[in-house]
Amino acid sequence: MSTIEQVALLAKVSVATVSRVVNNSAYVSEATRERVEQAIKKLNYQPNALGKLLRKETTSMVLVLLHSVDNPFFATIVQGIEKVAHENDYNVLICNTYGDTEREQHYLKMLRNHLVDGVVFISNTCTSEEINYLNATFPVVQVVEYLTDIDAAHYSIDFYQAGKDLMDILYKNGHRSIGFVHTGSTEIVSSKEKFRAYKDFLKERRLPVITNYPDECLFGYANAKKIAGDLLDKHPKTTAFFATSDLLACGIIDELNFRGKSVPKDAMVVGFDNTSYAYVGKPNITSVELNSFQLGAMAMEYLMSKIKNKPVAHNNKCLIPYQIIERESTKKDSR
Amino acid sequence: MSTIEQVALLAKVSVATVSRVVNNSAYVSEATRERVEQAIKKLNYQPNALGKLLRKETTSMVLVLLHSVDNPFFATIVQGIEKVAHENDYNVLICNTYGDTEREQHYLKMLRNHLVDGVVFISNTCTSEEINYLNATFPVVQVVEYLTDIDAAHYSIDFYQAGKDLMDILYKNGHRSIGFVHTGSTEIVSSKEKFRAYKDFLKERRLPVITNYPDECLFGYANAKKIAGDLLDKHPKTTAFFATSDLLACGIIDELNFRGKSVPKDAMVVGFDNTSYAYVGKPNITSVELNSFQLGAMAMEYLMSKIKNKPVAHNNKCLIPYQIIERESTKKDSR
DNA sequence: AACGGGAATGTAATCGATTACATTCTAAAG
DNA sequence: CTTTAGAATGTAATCGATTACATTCCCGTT
Repeated sequence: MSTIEQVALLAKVSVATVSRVVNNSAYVSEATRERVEQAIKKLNYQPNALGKLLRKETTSMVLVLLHSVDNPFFATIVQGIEKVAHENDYNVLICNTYGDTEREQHYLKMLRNHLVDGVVFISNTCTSEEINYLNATFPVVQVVEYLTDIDAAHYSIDFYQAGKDLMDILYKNGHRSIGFVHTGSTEIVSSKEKFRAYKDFLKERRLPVITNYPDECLFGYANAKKIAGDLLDKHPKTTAFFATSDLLACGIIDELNFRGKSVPKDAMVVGFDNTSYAYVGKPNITSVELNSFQLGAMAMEYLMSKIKNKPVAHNNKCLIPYQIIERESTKKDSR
Repeated sequence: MSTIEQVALLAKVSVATVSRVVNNSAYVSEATRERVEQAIKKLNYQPNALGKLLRKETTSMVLVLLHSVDNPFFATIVQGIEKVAHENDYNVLICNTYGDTEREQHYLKMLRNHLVDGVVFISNTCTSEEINYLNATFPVVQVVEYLTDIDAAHYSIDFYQAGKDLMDILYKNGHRSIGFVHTGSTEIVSSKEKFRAYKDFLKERRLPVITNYPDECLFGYANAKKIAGDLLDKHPKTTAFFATSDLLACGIIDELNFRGKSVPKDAMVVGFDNTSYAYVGKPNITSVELNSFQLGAMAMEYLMSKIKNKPVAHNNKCLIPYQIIERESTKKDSR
């Protein structure tokens, strides 16, 4: 690769002039500009960003850290982030952490080493201390999942209330034996709050808790199926399930069908996140729309303010409204 | 943020010594090391990666460019890429291009500007010229989607043969009116090859072509539903559908059910990519497993060889075996 | 005592850009 | 014919690290 010096040499000008041509930053005569551009083309010169970034203090890049892109739910959040980022001429780099602290630290090094201007945590694995500490030095924001009792900003929804709303739907449809199925980390706020809502709702009505939570930390569809099976073995009268995601709800429905039970006639199921699984699954699944595009956009707006040292437009600990989307899986008269 | 110089000043040593302590690269007495480490802690010093990278010629980072992370199919490829990358202490940055050339160019700048050591294209929008040109200067590889007749390496499967295999399943089940449903770009090789297989298969048997391809470029489930409806309106006798992805297959089944037709009894449907949609959809969908984890891993192995200037282990234009996964959507005796 | 070698540390060049400041040149104004 | 403003270009410092090379110091050998 050629450098600015080689271009300068070929064009018989100083490096300063080449820089001026490249950045269009000051007076350059037409003739010289021509000559420099020729040289650039001839040498196929591409400015080394590192040299530039070392002088400038910003990189026009932000990092998005999430568990894994295999969850389409994250894609919508990312789109919201990207919308605002692109409006500000920022690039978005997405990294999978797989809930692995070490891996996350690896990527956070990019922040600490000034390779990116800020970080959006969609699901973080750091300690409160760590994130407080990062937040004190760098632009940082949490979206959807967040740690409470820390200084860092977050944008999310009231998972507790949404959980209660879902329980209410099942309850009003006459269900009294309601299972709770969860796979994945129990450390995250969404999971904790959903479970708390589930337990509180049952406690208020003196109904039994039927769940695997928080004993196991497994992932995905097949495990949801298995867990639903286990719960049904232990509590055969269970007629409704609260799944913490739409994909899990699909797994539960599969297991119910396998046991000759039809949804919603014999049992009802609710999911969460309103992903494509909610309408791909048959029957369609009642779910919660988080408005994740908006959440991503708001979080990025906050981050941009932080990066540009401008006052922040909205409250930096913000829970926005959600919507319950009722579908076939909780409709009495359906089918 | 503090710099190496400030640390040196506080520890009363030269910057060279600080660098030696940080990198553990040469003799440093215990006492000095202690002092420097104290200073580092006190100032909360974090080395600026830019300074370092400017000297070194590598960044230990690669870029993965894909259409959008909303397709869970890509997640598996990325996992394969990450496995090999992490083995080599490389970080993986994922970027959405949304099929937008301008956006892609934005990210490719990172390659040209030496901010990353290489690029994996999962779906590229550049011209053959452009990619040839990049390939001549930088480590570059294509996986799953690729441009033919260029120098750049690719790792994929034989979409044409897989398409014929799927058609064969539908044909052997007695279907003679087979529709082809596609949404998204018709420019990509997978889409072209699947369609070519479809047409050739029908031509060989003098059967009618029933498709929207390549008139419309729409995306996703809802459009698949609509297109299936249109095709059924025009060709009511259509009894089988070749969908270019599992999600589309789900949409088609939805439309068929809506019209009172049951799958596989009244009509059969096949999908592609063997994503979670294939088993979340009811009935489960016959699909093609690309072994995308392996494809990702192989592509990354190639890229690492290129980056490290080592001989490449396997052929750099490689189509690996795929598997047809037959499920309920093409089983005659099912249900 | 003189010497040699390795440990410990420092000095300064270097990576590839940007940019403040200096300098030269040109043309219009007085 | 000077003066002068501003256009055009160059010189060199700078960003924050790494590292080749130089230097100093200490200790064991001869």
